[in-house]
Parts: sequence; C-alpha cells; structure tokens
Amino acid sequence: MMKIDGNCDSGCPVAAAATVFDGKWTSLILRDLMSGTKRYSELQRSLTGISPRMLAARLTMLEEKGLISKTIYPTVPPKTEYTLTESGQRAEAVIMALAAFGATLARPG
Amino acid sequence: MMKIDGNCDSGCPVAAAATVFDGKWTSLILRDLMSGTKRYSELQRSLTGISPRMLAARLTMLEEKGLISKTIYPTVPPKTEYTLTESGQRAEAVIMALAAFGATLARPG
DNA sequence: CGGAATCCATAGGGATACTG
DNA sequence: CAGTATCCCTATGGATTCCG
Repeated sequence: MMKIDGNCDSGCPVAAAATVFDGKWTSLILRDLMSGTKRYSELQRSLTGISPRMLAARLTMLEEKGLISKTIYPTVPPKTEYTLTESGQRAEAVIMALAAFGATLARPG
Repeated sequence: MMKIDGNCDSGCPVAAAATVFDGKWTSLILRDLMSGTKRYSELQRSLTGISPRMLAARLTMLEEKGLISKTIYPTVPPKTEYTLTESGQRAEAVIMALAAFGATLARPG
C-alpha cells in the first residue's frame, strides 16, 4: 500500500495525475480505448456531444503525456487509430477505480 | 455543470465519478482528508495557492455529493472540521490509484 | 475521414476586502 | 477562524467552417 503524504505540494503524484485526468472528457476517452484501438470517428461517435476541437485537443494532450499513441494510415480516405501505450494501460487502474466509485454514487436526476 | 454522456448510456459510472473529481483541487482535498479530520485553515495551508473562495466552493460541493461531513463548533474563535464520510472513504481508492499512476509519470520541471 | 482555423459566449477561478 | 462578497479577467470549450 502506497503512502500518501498529507502535504506534498511540489511533485505530488496525486496532483500530477490530476492534471492528466483534467477535464470532463479525458477519462471517458481512456475508458473507450480500454476496449481496444479506436479511430477518431469512432471516439467522436461514442463521446456524445464532444466537438472535433475538444476531441483533438484531448487526444493531443494524452499523446503528449504519453498515454496514447497515434497511427496514421495515408490511405484515401485517411484513417487514424489511437491506442493506449503502456502508460495508458497503467491509467486503466484509475478508470476502474473511478468506475467502481461512481457506481456507488446516488444518481442525480 | 453539463451532463456527461458517453457510450455507456446515461448512467456511466466513470462519468459520474468524473464530475465529483472535477477540478484541480478536489482530489488534493480528499488526499489531505485521508490522513484524518482537518480544519478549514489546515486545508488552506496545505493546499498552497488555493483561494478561500475556491476552497469553500469545493468543500461545499464535496459535502453536497456526500463525500465529506462538516462539524461546526460554536466556540470563540470558531472552529470547523471536515471529515470523510463513508462515501468519501470509498473515494480513497481513486486517490490511491491516482497517486500510483502519477508516480509513474515523468516529472515536469 | 481527420482534423485545423476562426469566432465567440460563458463560467471558472484568482485577488482582494470585508464580516459573523 | 471560517468563511462571503465583489470585481474582473482568461482560459475553456461549443458551434461552425474549411482544408489535405
């Protein structure tokens, strides 16, 4: 069991992870990629209501943070695939924890 | 906040949990409370840079979502304590997962 | 198909000052 | 001490359009 400090301002792993999972779409994108490689349009269809701009921004961020990798097939029409890296697969544990916790919450509405 | 709706219809537990952990401070507050009951001023000192407004807003949200409870001692000077509820203690698993994952990330700076 | 560019409204959130 | 109230700004992010 990992020790967590009550006060680890700089370099706190919780804070570091929180920046990655920031925003309302990130965890949903990772959740979707947990079931395997997906195309841009597949993600867009799955993430109801997300704008192309948002999806592209989150995918870029996740790629920069090293959680996903991008493969471009120079075909016509073009095709791009997104896959979890090893780091992204490690992030699955967070998604699972989120899912388990979320399942215990009372549903609003 | 807007409704989140991904590919597991309108009750996705990941989305539900994501709304609770929204924002940069929430997980840090929960992290702090994991080590025990804390006062408002203790949290403010621990969460370097947070504004009173922000701290109050997040604490109110967490209380409304049922993750923390608030005890007011009508003393002079006044004293308020925040404690994790059972739901909040269930959220510890998410914080632990975040910490474990965050520890594997490359440190910026 | 997979984005990038542009425009624009909203609210998230910081700084400061004040109060019970 | 434990917050509120107020001001104000910027970054977030939606809608739309266009391009390789």
